[in-house]
Amino acid sequence: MTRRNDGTTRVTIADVAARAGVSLSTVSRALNGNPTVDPALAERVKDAAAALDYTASPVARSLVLGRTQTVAVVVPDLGNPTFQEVLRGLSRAAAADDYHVLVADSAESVDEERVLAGTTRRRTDGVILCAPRLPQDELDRLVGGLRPVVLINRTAGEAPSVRADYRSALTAELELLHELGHRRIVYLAGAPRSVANAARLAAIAEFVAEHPDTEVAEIPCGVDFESGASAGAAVLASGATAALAFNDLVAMGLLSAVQESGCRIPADLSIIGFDDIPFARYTTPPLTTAAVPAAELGAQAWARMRELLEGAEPGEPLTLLPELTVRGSTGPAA
Amino acid sequence: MTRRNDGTTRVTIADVAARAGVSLSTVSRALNGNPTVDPALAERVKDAAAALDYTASPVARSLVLGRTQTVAVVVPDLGNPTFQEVLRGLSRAAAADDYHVLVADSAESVDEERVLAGTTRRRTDGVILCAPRLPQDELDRLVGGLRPVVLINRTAGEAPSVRADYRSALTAELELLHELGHRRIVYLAGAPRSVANAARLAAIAEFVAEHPDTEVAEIPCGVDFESGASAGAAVLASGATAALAFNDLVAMGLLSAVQESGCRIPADLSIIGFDDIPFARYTTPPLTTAAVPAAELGAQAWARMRELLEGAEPGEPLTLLPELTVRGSTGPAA
DNA sequence: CTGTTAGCGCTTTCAG
DNA sequence: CTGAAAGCGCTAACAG
Repeated sequence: MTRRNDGTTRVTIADVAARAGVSLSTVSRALNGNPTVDPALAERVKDAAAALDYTASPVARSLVLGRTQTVAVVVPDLGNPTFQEVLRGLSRAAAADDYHVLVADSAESVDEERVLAGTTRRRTDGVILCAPRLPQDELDRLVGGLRPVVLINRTAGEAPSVRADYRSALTAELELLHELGHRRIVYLAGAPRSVANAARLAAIAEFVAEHPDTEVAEIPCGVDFESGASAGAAVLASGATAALAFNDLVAMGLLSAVQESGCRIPADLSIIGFDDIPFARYTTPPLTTAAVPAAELGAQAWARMRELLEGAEPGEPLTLLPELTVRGSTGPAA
Repeated sequence: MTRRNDGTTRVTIADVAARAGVSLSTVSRALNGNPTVDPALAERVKDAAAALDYTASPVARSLVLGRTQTVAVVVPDLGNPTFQEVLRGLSRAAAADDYHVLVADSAESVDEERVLAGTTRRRTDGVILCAPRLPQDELDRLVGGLRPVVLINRTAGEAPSVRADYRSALTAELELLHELGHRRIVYLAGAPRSVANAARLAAIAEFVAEHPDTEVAEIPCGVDFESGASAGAAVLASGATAALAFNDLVAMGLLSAVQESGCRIPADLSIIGFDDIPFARYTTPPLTTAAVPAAELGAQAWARMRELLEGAEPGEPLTLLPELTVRGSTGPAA
């Protein structure tokens, strides 16, 4: 074992070389499976390494090889079920390819999204960016300096992106409500400046244009339980027969709040969510929603990143269509 | 910009030195705030660095400094709300101290727990280990080679640990049920060999010994929704007036299943969970549970790790007491 | 106060 | 097929 000046003692490639009676380069070659080394010698080296419980320092390798075998994932909120699923799918897919994942939570802050993307990129081989708040022009600028980068639910420049088609999915939800006879609908809006909210508003605008008999009123809300619960009174006062929530969290908050006021779901009010988070099927009644394949989104994001890492051309943006999942929280209009 | 043989072009400390007309060491010193450098010179260096948009390579620094400014977190399942919260609390706490977090999901596998702990440790400065499945003797052995390491919900050797007192919390839950008049209770058990399940069984055994009038039957179950839902029939058939679920997921699955069978909660059956995951308060009726401060657990785990990193002595194991949170899913026995 | 030099631990030409 | 030597980008003695 090599003793170092700080007193620490660590097994290095030199120790293996000494024990096997070969040079450093031979150890390196043998351990990396380089076929130019004599099989018998290679065996001897591997034995020595095993005996010393040696593994090459990832940091030293990273420096010389120029790659860290690690990718960064920047998400807006680790507390949000959707990003948790994305992270989970991504993490498992990357692990299957022997890559590690550095996570960073930007705490819903635009500044953090920008800064973290840069700082995490420097210590990894690429960054998978989930930055819903960052203005488009900033994103465009940022992406250039970050390559390789994969975007989730956004597009910018040449960067590969994987996204869920929020707009089409929302249209499907609106059509479901319309078929059920709902003509007065309220939409509980998310963060005003977010891309996700814009997509939903676009779908609504289009739908209303095509269905003049239907009115969709917007209620400013938020993205979490509390926001949904707080909007309960406004929803009941609106006289609408159906409420379309920005996401499942909002829908569940609303569900909980209006039921406490004696409102029956779906008899008095239909509620529809978005995302199909794991809990959506366990509410009472179970929540109708659009199933965003978040884990799959994460896995696909990794697949894209791996392509980039292997030097492939950035593929076409991948779009997954959330699947309308009808459960008990929606029914015919009163 | 330094051109390298692979065609890449990257700004190095040499470029900054050249532009500022000083040596590499001066750049290093100036940029690291070393006070032995002339203020005017330091300014010049910083300007040069800014002009070139230079930041020192974290990998190179890691190699020479012997620290990566990164810690690893190994969790059994990124899909489990409790670990998600732990990760979130940890991630934010570490970020506040300018540390990065490498996550690894062991996919509930003992082998993975063991392997990941080692591989992630090598590329970080320490590991925070959440390994509920690993047998104690293996954990003891592992921890020695991993230092610095912080354990979550386990103890081993000298390693600092932060844990929730599952046992006391479960006792509190049992007492609540007893006060409500419940004498026939079923316990939906978690993974048989897990530490968490053992703690609950210990609390139950103790409680039963002290309350001979009360019977607590164990039903093998699991740790997720589906398990809880599947156990519904068995719970109803047991004739118990209250069900104690291994965790909130199980409780929610059960809640959902028995309600579909027409069972009224809490009139016909009281249900009590464990963890107080974010959704627990939004079920119908809201779930009585013990609030495990998971995010706080994560933050405290980081605090311990930071102490170790700063060379402090490992402190006493920290134990947080989950708080009994009474909501609508419990009521007087029928 | 600043520059020169020697590594951190490893991989990879380049010679033999 | 193997070894010596250079160097990844940076910091930290060690001299001046």
